[in-house]
Amino acid sequence: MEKKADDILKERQLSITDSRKKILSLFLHGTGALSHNDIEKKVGERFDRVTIYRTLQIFLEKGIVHSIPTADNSIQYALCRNECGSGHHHDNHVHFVCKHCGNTVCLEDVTVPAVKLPKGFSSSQVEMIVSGICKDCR
Amino acid sequence: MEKKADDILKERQLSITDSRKKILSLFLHGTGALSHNDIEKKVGERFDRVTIYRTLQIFLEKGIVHSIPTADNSIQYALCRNECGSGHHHDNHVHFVCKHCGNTVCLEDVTVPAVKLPKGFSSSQVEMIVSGICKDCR
DNA sequence: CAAATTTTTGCAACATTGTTGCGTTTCCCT
DNA sequence: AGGGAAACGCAACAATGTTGCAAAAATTTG
Repeated sequence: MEKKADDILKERQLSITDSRKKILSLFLHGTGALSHNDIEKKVGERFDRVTIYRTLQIFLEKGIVHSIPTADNSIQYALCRNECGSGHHHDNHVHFVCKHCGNTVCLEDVTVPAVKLPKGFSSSQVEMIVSGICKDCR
Repeated sequence: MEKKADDILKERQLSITDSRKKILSLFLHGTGALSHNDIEKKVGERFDRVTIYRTLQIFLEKGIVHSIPTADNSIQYALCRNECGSGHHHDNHVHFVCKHCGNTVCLEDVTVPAVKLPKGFSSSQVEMIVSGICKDCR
């Protein structure tokens, strides 16, 4: 798995640094999405807050992670699947936020249903966030 | 319209104060959603920042407005339609964020399509945010 | 492999956003 | 109009996010 983080970074033409490896491995090992705050709590003593911001920023740009807006104003980040290229995200899957455990997960197999917009509107991206109780909290 | 603001406040059993009337009338007159920042810019000299936070908070609780999470970490607030009762929102319509003008609007006539979740997940709320170009920016 | 160059990091300082406590003002009810 | 409750404004603080710059690390080049 350690090697995998390196590969991903190399693939996206990013310098391989400790912070990037560490943060990326958090995503690779964990199941759900992480907020800046989550990451800071897990690696906060090791890396500067600013570094985490910049790392997430560049991961976003390079298509390594995508962001998920949530109601409580905390942006969540989650790994992209392989289809995501630099700057072009194709994460048209549904996101799920559990009201019990607070975790946010990507439902990779659930695609966002089509929606018909009124005349004059054109869509370039659709985000769907379902909240409720996840399977682990039942 | 001024009277309407008073009526809504009375209906929800809120004291009628200048700040609440003013903020509510912003929503009644405007078309789209407003963020805290938008409101602060429009009435900021008149009312304290804290008052705006508290007013939005109580409008949310009383079902006068609902909140719309957006990708740039700025919560938008928009008027609920009448069906929304205190604490119980029924705003199952699609939200649209225009990438050109930045406005967020409620597409009241577009209901969020149903989505089938994996086993074990149960949903209590679904949020759908479409971004693209709105009809005024075409 | 070591030097040169580029990139990234950490620090400091600052800006913005959101929260809390408390005394004063305003609103509501009779 | 007066008494009690609710809301406001202020101040202070906490959390979150941004920017510039020198030091450190990574990558490239000879």
